[in-house]
Amino acid sequence: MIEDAGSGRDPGEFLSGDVVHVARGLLGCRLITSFDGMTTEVVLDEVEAYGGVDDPASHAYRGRTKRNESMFREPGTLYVYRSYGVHWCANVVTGPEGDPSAVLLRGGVPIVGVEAMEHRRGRTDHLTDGPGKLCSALGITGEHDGTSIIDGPVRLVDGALPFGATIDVEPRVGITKATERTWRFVARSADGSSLTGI
DNA sequence: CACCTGATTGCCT
DNA sequence: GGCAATCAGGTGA
Repeated sequence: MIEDAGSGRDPGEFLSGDVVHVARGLLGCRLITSFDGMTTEVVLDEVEAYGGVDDPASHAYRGRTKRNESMFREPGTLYVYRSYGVHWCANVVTGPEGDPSAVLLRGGVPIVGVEAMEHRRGRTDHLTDGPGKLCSALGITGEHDGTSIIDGPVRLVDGALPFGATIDVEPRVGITKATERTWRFVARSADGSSLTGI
């Protein structure tokens, strides 16, 4: 499956609307953190869409709770939760406000602050290829839950996949409900070329 | 209040 | 490929 990711969009604009559409658009965008004296940045290459009350696999399916509170906020809000009691996972809320939907950020390609990521991860391989690893490498934790990805400590910057890149569409992983929904999107470069365009 | 399960990862065999 | 780690939300008594 081949399609463009678009670019030059207004954050408030491309983060709103159908969560599946937003999820696709997030591929190629850059996720940046700058704190603790370290700046780290990745190009997103794997995401999953999660709906609200109509999506059994979504945290928002059973209504508003203390944990999923930020999922009910405005588009562009960061929703961070603890997974398996051990890891942190980050989502970008796509709203609209009061109508929860979010995109789980599952993986990226490191482009800035690789040394910092290696330090935080305690290893030099598999730095950001998984939702928990991505948060670990970028230093994202529960304290960032509810912050804005437009002007908060964790920022999303619009970007596009390089020409010729493809988007694989697959079922979401690690869930047991609504597994038939192919709401997982993975960006792949044309032929071994860089996904970052760098 | 006790029990179960999970949008995962990393280490062990 | 198997499995432990580790804890909060959700469920049911």
